[in-house]
Amino acid sequence: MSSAFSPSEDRTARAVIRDEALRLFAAHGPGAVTMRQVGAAAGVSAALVVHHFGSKEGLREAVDSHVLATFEAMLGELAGEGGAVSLDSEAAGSLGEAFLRHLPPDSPMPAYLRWLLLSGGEAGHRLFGKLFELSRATLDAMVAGGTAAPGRDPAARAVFLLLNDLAVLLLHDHAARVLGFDPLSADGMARWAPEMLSVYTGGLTASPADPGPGPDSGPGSGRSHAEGDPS
Amino acid sequence: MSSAFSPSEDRTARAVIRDEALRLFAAHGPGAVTMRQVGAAAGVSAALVVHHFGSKEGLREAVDSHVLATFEAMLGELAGEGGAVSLDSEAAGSLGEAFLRHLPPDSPMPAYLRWLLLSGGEAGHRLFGKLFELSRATLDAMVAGGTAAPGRDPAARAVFLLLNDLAVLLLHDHAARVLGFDPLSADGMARWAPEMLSVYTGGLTASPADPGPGPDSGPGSGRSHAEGDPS
DNA sequence: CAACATGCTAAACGCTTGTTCAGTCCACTG
DNA sequence: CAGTGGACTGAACAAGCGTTTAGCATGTTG
Repeated sequence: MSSAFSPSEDRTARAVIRDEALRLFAAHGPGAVTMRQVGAAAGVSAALVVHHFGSKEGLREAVDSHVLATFEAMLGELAGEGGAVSLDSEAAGSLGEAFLRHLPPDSPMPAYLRWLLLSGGEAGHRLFGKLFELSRATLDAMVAGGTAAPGRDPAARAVFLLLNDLAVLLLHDHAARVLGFDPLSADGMARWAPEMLSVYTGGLTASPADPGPGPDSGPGSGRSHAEGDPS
Repeated sequence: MSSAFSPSEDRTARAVIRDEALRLFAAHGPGAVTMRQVGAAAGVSAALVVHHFGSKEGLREAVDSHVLATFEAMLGELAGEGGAVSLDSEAAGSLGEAFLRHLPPDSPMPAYLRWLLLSGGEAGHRLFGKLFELSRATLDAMVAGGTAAPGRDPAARAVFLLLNDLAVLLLHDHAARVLGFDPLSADGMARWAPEMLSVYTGGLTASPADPGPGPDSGPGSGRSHAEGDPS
């Protein structure tokens, strides 16, 4: 079955409620959304929401596990698609770029990440753990490929890269406001990624003209783009 | 002349209420805190909270402007104390380190930053704007001092550095969970800062032993105090 | 056919919320 | 001393919350 995404039109009312709840939760935060609002958005009564999910807490858990499942499936594809590892622009901007590729452009999932990560709940910790594993594996593969060195503390380095990725996700609207473009948008990333990449490859001191004194990324640096995959 | 900090014991009830509200808001989010909880925490009735601040929204605004004033004063000192600029470990870990130096260790201010930045309100935008100015000025000074190069897009580079700083603030508890130490604590930063610094000075490819393959960028890049060797 | 589970709703329940109100205390002022 | 005004409170208010309940269709099963 088509895994997490169900583009069919005759979804069960349960799924409609779950998706509308996700949309509202992502936009205003779970605490600020009422059961009646969820019901109204899904075109059903508030009582039916309770009937299907038991309680508001149950609805939250259902949304959480749905989002978690979607992300874990996506993370699995991410870890697998690059084989050894995607390097350069893919590895560096992995999260933002991955979202753009794997999710519809108006998906509420990235926005819901905020509440998942900042509410201090168990789901957030679990997701962060998964992301850390991915970041750790990516860094290891880059080390093996010669495109990066493990730091004194490889785990700390992996967390550092992960936090930087997540920061763009959490604060991209602030960044867009002062920059004039959104680093998470398709064209905004074209301006953002090179800047980020230049720091990662050569540090802050390297000049733009200088491509970086590093040991020149060996294997297949040319084919960074993953196109030709319509949907 | 300690400006924002008032260590006196006979603070007005209004200030007590404001501070307790800040504490609760930072811990649970403004939306999840009731007027009765604020009153109880301050040792007064809920009605008195309304009497002093008009409404819950008024209380929020009072807390916001108080936090904003504190941060702006702190940012002003920060921009001034380094003169031209603090470099190396200070500039890199500026926000986290600055909080440790300028605020009591159990201050709710850093935690409240989350809600300020993520609620999408005007106060959050204004604070981010101030932080951006500071980051921009710091980067400019580093460029002038030779410790950094402006990127292709200096504004984007400043935002990149700022977001990385803020990420530690927003997600340090997740980081602490997978790392075993909190990057925002005093001793945790001793392990975190060198890792961050090594990426900023030499990029991801530079090895710890290798001080950086950089073009030996002229003026005073050699002197770094703390992270010279094993700690 | 009767019995029953399922999907669903309108109405109501008890509770908490932010806010209001009437009134008490108490330090000042004339 | 009478009077005024600000700090402060307990009780009450309407509104909104999550949840419960009783009941209506509809389709499936014996």
